[in-house]
This record gives sequence, structure tokens and C-alpha cells, in this order.
Amino acid sequence: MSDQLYLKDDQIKDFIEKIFYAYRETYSDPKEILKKYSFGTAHHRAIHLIERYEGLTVSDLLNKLKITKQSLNRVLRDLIKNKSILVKKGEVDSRQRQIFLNEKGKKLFEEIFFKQKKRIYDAFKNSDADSVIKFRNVLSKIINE
Amino acid sequence: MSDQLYLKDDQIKDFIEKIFYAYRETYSDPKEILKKYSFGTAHHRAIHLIERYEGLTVSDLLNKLKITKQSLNRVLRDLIKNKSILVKKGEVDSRQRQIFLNEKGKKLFEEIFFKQKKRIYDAFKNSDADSVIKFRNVLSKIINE
DNA sequence: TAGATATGTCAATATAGCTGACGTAAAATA
DNA sequence: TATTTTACGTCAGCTATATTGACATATCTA
Repeated sequence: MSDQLYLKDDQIKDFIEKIFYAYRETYSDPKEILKKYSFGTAHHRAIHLIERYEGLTVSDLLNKLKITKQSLNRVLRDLIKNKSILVKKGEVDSRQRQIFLNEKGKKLFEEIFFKQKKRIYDAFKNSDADSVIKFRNVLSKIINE
Repeated sequence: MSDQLYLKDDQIKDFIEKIFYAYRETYSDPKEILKKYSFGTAHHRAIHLIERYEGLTVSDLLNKLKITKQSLNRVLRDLIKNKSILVKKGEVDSRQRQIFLNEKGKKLFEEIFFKQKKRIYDAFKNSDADSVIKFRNVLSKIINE
């Protein structure tokens, strides 16, 4: 820390704890909506990434989620059966599959996002722009981005 | 946001994604250590809170973890059997139980914390004091603290 | 053509959560 | 004091999400 912020262990522990709460709260906000569709947080995470990175491949998704392909496959099967996502043969490499949200999936994503957005938005509303930028920068460093 | 930071939905989505990664990475760092003790992340979270709030009651822990007492009980049983924690009758209200780490639990906590600390510390090392403070403030707002 | 890669799938298991029901001890209250 | 409420523990069964290991198929690359 360039200008000497001396952090005691207890403060670091506090951050570790807060990161847990932030994740838990942010991802529990849309649980009732997911339940309506008989989906869980695993489906939520997949839908989120498919929305953000349209046309991503199965291995892209695996790399982001860091779960096994067997775990992911169950989730994708559910989403396909429900007609929330669409899987196409890869354009360049046809061994690959590219994943897209279709109309139903987009609608579901919007419902989920609406809930999650509120929490983040409310926190930012009461923060100045600099805080938000610095929040992002530190968060990025924590995930080595 | 007081000085008008205009945030597009995609930026909010990005924060939601980063919060997921931050949690996942922070809590996967000590997994090999936990495995040595045949413990998982559920045990980790309990140990963390018991260390931070020594002598907290079962219901304090339930309120922080937001899981059912049946789920917590399995975790506490494992920790007691392993002699990592100690449970005493409540001093004021003897219906309550107060939970403490004993020597073995403290040692385990230190091992876990050492791993987690590295990630947080490395992120802060490359940030200025103001960033760290603002990171904490926004994080606190996200969890309504 | 041979081997490597991307994906899908079957089966078994582990972990961490859940609901519901019931029991006991101790505190609070009528 | 008698009754009710609270804090906690536990049994049993279920669900969600992850794992490992093995094997199959299609397609790309050398």
C-alpha cells in the first residue's frame, strides 16, 4: 500500500467475512424467482454468464464457472429442456458448442437481474463515483484480473 | 451517486460477476488445508465466525450463517468431535451455549487464515489506502451494514 | 490415417443445505 | 407456582450441487 495503510489481521478477517456476506446476499436476492422456474443458483450463474458472453462455448463456460463438465451438463440440460437457452454448433470449430439465451432465457435473466441490480444500485446510490471506481479496482485485484 | 457516476446495466452485471469470483477465490484458497482435517467450507465459515466472535451463542452463529440449526449442528458436531471447538453453558442464560475455539481450532484457523490473507493482502498491497477504505465502505453498503 | 480435442453421458459418491417432528432444560410470565 | 416460551439438540428423509472415473462420438490437426 503506497501511502501506508497499516492493516491489522482483524481488519483482513473482516474483509473476508464481508466478501462472504456480499456474495451470499447478492445471490440470494433472486431465489424466489428462480424457484418459480425450478432453478437454483447453479442455473443462475450459468444464465448470467451466457447473457454476458453470448455465444460462448461450453469450455468458456467451464473455465468461468470452474466446475466439472458433468456438473455443468446437468445445468445446461435443464436450461435446454426449459427452452431458456439454445445451443448451436461452433461456427469455426464444429466440435464446439456455442450457447445463447433465447427469448425465454432473456426474460428470466431480466427478472433475476432486476432483483440483483437493486442491491448494487442502492449501495452505489449512497456512494460517490470515486468510491465505486475504487471498489471495482480492488475487487478486480482480489480476483487477479 | 452524489457526483453522477452513470452506471450502465452491463457495468452492474460486471460487479455481480466479480462479487461471485471474489467470494469463490477467497474461499477456495484454503481448501487443501481443510481437506487435511476432513473439513469443508461449511466448517471453515463456522470456524471463522467463532474466531472473530469468541463466546458467541448458537443463535448468534445461526444469524450470521443464515442456515438451519440442523445444518449447523452437523458442522458443530464435527468440530467438537475433532476437538477444534469447545461449547460451554451460557453465563447469563444457561439455555444458551457459548462457543470457543480451543488450541487445535486456533491452530487450524491460523492455517486457513494464512492462505486467505495472502489474496487480500496482495490486492491491498497494490492499492492506496483510500481505495481500501472505499472498498470497505461500498462492501458494507452492499450488505446493508 | 492416427492422435488429440471438445463435448456428452452413465454411475456412484460427497457436501451442504432443507423440512418436519419431537424432546429437554431453563427462563419468562401469567 | 404453574404454564408458556425460548434455546438448543436430534432423528429421519430429501434436494441441490458438486465430485471422480469411465467411456463414447464427432471433429480437428499433424
